[in-house]
Amino acid sequence: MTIRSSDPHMNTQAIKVACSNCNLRELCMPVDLSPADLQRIDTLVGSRRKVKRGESLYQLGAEFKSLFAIRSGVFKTSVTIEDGREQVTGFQMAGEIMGLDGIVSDRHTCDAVALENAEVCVMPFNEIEMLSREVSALQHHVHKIMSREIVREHSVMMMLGSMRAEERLAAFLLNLTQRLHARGFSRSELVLRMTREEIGSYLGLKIETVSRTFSKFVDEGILEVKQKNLRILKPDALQQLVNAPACH
Amino acid sequence: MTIRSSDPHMNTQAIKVACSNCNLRELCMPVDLSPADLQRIDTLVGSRRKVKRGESLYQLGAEFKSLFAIRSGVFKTSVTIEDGREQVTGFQMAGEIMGLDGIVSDRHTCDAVALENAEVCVMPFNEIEMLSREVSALQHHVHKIMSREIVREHSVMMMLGSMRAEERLAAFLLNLTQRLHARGFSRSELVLRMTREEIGSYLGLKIETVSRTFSKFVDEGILEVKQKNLRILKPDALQQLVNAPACH
DNA sequence: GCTCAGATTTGAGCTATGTCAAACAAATGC
DNA sequence: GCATTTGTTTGACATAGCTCAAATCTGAGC
Repeated sequence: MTIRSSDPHMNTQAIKVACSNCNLRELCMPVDLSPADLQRIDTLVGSRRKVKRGESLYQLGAEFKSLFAIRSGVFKTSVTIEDGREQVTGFQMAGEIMGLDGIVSDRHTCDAVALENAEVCVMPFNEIEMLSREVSALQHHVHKIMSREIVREHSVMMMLGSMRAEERLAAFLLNLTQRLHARGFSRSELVLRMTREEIGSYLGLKIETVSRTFSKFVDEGILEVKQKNLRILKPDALQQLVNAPACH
Repeated sequence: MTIRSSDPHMNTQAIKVACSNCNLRELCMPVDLSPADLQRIDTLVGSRRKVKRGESLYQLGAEFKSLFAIRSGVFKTSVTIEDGREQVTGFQMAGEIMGLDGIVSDRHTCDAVALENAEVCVMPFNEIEMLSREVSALQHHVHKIMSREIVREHSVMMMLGSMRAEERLAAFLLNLTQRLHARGFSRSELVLRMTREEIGSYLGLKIETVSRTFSKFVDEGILEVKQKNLRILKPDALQQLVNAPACH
């Protein structure tokens, strides 16, 4: 299926769009589909959209029409209050689904910004709903994706509410490497796509605390840090930090 | 439809169960249903279940089979880590839906405990999925409920990550009164069903800080506190605390 | 290569919140 | 009614993380 966007300014592309031959399929789509169902699901992705580093995929208040599956690139999502305080609610990478926040009110309730040049598959939500009335594997998949997001947010609450700075950063790094590893990257080396400030916002810490905690990990030989390039020397030490609390 | 539980030990009851004449319907079910669809939705609630104060509706690791709609009573949900630290992730009241965390892995990933004697409608999830393939209003409603939970959790993250103790408690009290008001209760008087410790866990604060912050609000004439009974004297002052940050 | 803006690190001191301890109050069981 | 347990408040003190400030580093543009 080849689709040409009617509006080139929308940053969509004429490309062969097909989940059936997408190497990220097992990340964002149900796995055991019949060939027939798989073909139907191919029709979900109407177009792709490129988002440049620093640009928004969607913003608070924008009309909600579609979910987005990340093809490439990393995003952050964040909510803001009147006085300008921003809370980063998550970092999303290839294969993950964005936009779920918009379903409840037909408007997006947070901002989604690309941290590097990125590309997403645009999946009109009314078509998702239509098709998932017929393909129960898709229906259940949508439910699972939303449930997974709820569960993920529980663990963020745990981090924010009950962990100390070191534990939060350790949990953050372990989560990142685990997700990167699932995408075929190294378990021990990674490149941060977000700034220290964004990490801090996500973890409920100030940038100076994030920086100091990185330095502490380096001093302890847990981490090598060169700018945004990290090498994890002692993953077990990080794991221990998350499991065991401070010695009281 | 009258249903008799096959197993009396499950704490279910023989009762006339019908959403169509439930006064909480507009809270937990889609609103503009045709009479025919409404009748089909009546079949979703297979039984009701009473949960005594302090008892669990479900626990971490338990098999996920059903969602629960709260008929009466207040629950807390919480997640725990190895060393025993508990993070309360929310307080749920009449008309709200519980159990969404279990969909992704067919196991519950948090604990749900009744804070007072409570009753829930048990809705087998496979029946929800089956019926929402046929009733698109139900389908969309399920999506909205999950999206709403995701958005709610965003605001908890904002509280935990970016607000100070007073702001968190103010936001918590405003949220409670708003939800209680939507259920026909006073906007200014409420009875807390949770302990100070549970409030603290939810807000990422220690019990002493919660207590002191209550005392501060009382000193400032914002609140009257008599045990778990609260009267909000200056709702605007609370609102201002949440909107405007400390002048730090 | 040089300049400039943005990002990061580090130090010094401060403060909001945590910790520990004790008194008190309310609920529960006998 | 009394004893016991559980929950709450308050005080004194400690500290993790914040604030402010300055130095340093990095990458983009020229």
